[in-house]
Amino acid sequence: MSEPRKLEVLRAIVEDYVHSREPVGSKALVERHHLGVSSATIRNDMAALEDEGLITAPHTSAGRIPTDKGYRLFVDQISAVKPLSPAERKAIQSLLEGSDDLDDVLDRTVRLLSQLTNQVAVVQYPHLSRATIRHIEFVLLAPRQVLLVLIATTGKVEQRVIDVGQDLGEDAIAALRTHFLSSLAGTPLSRLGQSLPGVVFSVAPGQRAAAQALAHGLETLAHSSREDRMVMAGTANLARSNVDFPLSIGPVLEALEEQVVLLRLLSDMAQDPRGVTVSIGRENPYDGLAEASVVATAYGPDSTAKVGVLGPTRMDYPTTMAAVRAVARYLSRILGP
Amino acid sequence: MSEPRKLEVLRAIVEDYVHSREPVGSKALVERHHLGVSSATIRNDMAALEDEGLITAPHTSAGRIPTDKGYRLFVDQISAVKPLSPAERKAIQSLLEGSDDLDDVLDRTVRLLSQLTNQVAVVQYPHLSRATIRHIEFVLLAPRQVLLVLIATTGKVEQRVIDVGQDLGEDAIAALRTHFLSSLAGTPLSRLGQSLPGVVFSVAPGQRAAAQALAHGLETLAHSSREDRMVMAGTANLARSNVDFPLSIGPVLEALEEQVVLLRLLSDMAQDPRGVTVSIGRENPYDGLAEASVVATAYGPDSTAKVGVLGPTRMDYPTTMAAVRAVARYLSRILGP
DNA sequence: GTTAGCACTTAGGCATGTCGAGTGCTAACG
DNA sequence: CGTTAGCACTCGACATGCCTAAGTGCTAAC
Repeated sequence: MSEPRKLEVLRAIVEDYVHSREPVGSKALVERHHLGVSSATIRNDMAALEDEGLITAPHTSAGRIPTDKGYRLFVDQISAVKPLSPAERKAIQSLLEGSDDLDDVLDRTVRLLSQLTNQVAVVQYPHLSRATIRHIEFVLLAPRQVLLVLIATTGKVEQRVIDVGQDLGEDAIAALRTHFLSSLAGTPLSRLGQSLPGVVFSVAPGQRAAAQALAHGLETLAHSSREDRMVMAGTANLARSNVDFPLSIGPVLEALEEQVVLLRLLSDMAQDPRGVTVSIGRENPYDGLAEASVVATAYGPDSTAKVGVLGPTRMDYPTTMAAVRAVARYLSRILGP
Repeated sequence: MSEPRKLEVLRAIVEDYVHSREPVGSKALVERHHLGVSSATIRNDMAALEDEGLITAPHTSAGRIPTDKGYRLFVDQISAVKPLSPAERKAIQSLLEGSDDLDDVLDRTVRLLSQLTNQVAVVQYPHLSRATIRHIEFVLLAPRQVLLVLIATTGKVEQRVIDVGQDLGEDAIAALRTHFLSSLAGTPLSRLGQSLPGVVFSVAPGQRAAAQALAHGLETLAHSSREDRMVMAGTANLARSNVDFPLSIGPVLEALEEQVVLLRLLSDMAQDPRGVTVSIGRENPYDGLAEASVVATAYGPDSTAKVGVLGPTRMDYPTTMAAVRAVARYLSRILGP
């Protein structure tokens, strides 16, 4: 029994099953792929693969389907990178032209990715760390309520309402605004934390508490910012292939709504800064995604934000990985260095 | 054959069917509801209702289910307003406390509504018309690209990137910013259109074109703003009751992703400024929603934005309508006059 | 190590039969 | 004239039994 052929058999099983959605038997295998041996030999190989836990049989007399472990081996060692079709490249290119708002770019990206892969696409908001402060605005909504607006040089705008803990008048707020702005304009967001204490200290004691609250709010804005937000598209693709989720797509939809789950999942994976990372079936920390796989990668200037695709375990990994990688590169390019 | 009893029979059919999801027959009807007549009489009534197109039989020997027309009559004439439970009122109340960002409020609202109704909830961003301009910021991203930020007194922040059509330096942009800001601060967004031409006219001819582009961008921000955006929650509820969408929830999910469809639908309905409007099954302009109903109403200072719920035709209309109305009132209250 | 052959297992399709729910109709009743 | 009881009829849902096709595992031969 030759080891290379066994891997070839696994590859053939994965490909056929992904294509047909049906358990694949030994006979069909020798017919579709020109392995130079008979079905009996393949049966022996399959028995070995099953012993290793790479494939499994749904019932006694059916073909085999890959297990999570089988997909894992396929993704890690067997699959070849599949180049994108010219049409797909063109679609990605043409998206570059209408570059508008960041929101807009992400929205288009995620729609594109979901169409390319026929699956659910997700993209996380990029971090701001390299940006510097362009403008700060305080807007008094109520005597103690202030709207904080932070504008960065990259074109990102963050906003938040905070309670300053003491009554402030319009004049006081305006003074604070001028003070903060003159002290902080040009500061990189990543250094904001170090600069803020000095700014607060130089405020008149009577407004020190308010300044402290404002500083805290600014820091929250700069750091956590929108990293914890994400955009999603293609949920309808889930339903189209509802054959893939035998029980129901309910748990999957729930996972998608609980964005926290997805965010954690994305953060945990894709630690390899270069490649595309895959999380298969029960490898996912969340039970609702036990029959789903996530293909993701990092993008952006400092490769911290994530973009990815979610679909059934039985997905076309090579194509999906190629699409995710291409879209991530494209995104990194238009977001600039 | 008495007319009032016929309506009573229809009401009973709707209620039972909504409750059990199964076609309801004449015998079960007389048992569950204490109508003072025999099942044979009910059969006669049901035959009449069927002739009028208010109910229909899935097959020869099954009970009847309401048609779209039947639901319509039920909603318009028969159903009584169902008060919310104390627990529900309390849930709505407790949401009022953590009022933060507008984004935050809408997000919470829509989650709450989807939980109250066990269906998909949707809320449109409110208009800004009564707000006045608090601050304007221009940020130079590239020689010709400018990020426009508009901050309104209500705490809303709008942003957009535009192409000014000519190269501008930092100084020029700063001058334009000061000019626009001093001319426009305090202007109601609704009057922005009238004020802008004067502002543009008083700009030096060399920068007139750029000023024109900026003015146009501002007007777009103020007017269209985010009215065309919406927040959604509870899509997982669709899958849970996938019995309700016999074919597949695919078309429904597609409709939800095509937010344009939903926005138009919401705009077309809910013209009655006081009540809750219902669009049932095939009354919906979009085919994918042929088996869905939408319950919506207007909210906000000028009652232009919409909030609503989408679910299967077979939904508990009285309860859903009560929840939508309550949430809309609550939303209007915290968004203030 | 590979192959052919064979007994064995099982899902799925199909025909059949039965049961129960529900209807429509007719005739009788107040 | 509206209401009721009774009855024949229809049809879906379900269970049963049977058969076939697909596929496996094993053994013995090459």
